[in-house]
Amino acid sequence: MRSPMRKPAAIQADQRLFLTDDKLRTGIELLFFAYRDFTGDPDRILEERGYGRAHHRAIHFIRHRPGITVAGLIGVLGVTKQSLNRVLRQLIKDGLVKQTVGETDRRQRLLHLTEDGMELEASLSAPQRERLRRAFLKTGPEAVAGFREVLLEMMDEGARRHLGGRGDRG
Amino acid sequence: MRSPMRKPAAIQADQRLFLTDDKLRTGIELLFFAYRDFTGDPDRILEERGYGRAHHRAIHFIRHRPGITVAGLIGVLGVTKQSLNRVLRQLIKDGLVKQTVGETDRRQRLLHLTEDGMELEASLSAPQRERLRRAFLKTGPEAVAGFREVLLEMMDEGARRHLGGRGDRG
DNA sequence: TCTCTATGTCAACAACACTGACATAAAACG
DNA sequence: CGTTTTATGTCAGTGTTGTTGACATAGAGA
Repeated sequence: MRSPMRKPAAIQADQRLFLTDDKLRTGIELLFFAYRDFTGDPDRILEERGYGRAHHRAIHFIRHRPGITVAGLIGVLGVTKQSLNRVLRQLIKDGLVKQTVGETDRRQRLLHLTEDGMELEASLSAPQRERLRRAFLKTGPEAVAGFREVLLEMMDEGARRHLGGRGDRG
Repeated sequence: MRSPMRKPAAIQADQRLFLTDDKLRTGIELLFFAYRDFTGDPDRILEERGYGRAHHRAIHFIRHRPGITVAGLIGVLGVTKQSLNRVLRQLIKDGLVKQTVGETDRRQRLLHLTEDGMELEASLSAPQRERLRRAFLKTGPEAVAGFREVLLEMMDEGARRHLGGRGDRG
């Protein structure tokens, strides 16, 4: 907390007060609580249908990357094929996800949501979007820009690619 | 997305472009990837000692709220006592956490980290603080302020209390 | 044809959450 | 003082989600 080196007053004011150990620790807890509550909303809906968070994640990414391959989805989610397969099998059996054979490579299974799948996805993301919308509205565009910048900087190089250039600027 | 009401150009520019469906969806994914990578760092350290993320969370909150009761920790973590107990038992057995009898209420078990516990906590939080520090430094104080504001707004009322007024402002 | 790739599946296991039931010690109440 | 409630601990059972390892099949590519 004490300045380790003497600096001009003007710089001392900026003295990186946003980088103190306390600020960093609070950042850790902010992320924990916000993420916990953020995922809590859809969890309640999923529970009614006997699904878990893994189902939600698969549904989300199939919704927003229609035609993604199984390998692609494994990459985005960062799980093994066995782990994804268990979830995917259920979703296909329940008629929420459908597969089509790849056009250029017929080994590939391209994933899409059925109408029922789209419906569930919408009901899952609705409370999350609403939560975000409220927070964004309350804090304003500048805060939102900062929020996005920091989160983007926090992730690993590879993860940034999964966002496909959408929304990281502007 | 079309303006529901006609407004002067200057206001239309601010026309809540930060609230489009696409921006909200990207927000969801930003949180997913950032949180995933953020928790990935300590996960590797925990694995070596046969611990999981639950151990990390317990250690974190005992470190920063020394003397917290078991019930208090259950409240902060949002888990059941059975779930916490399994983790806590291990940490006590391994000499990372110690309990003292409550002074005013001798039923209570006040939790503290031992020196070994402090050491592990430091090694777990180091990569997370470093990741945050880098992101904060790169994006600057204003972005960080926005990041904090939005996360704080995102959480449930109850969770905000757990931050105990530390760091939500300034 | 031979090999590699994309996918699917089985089995076993671990972490971590849950519910329900029950036990003990201490506080709080009447 | 006796009864009830609270704080904690523990056992047993269950479910979701992740892992590794092994093996199968179909199709792409050399």
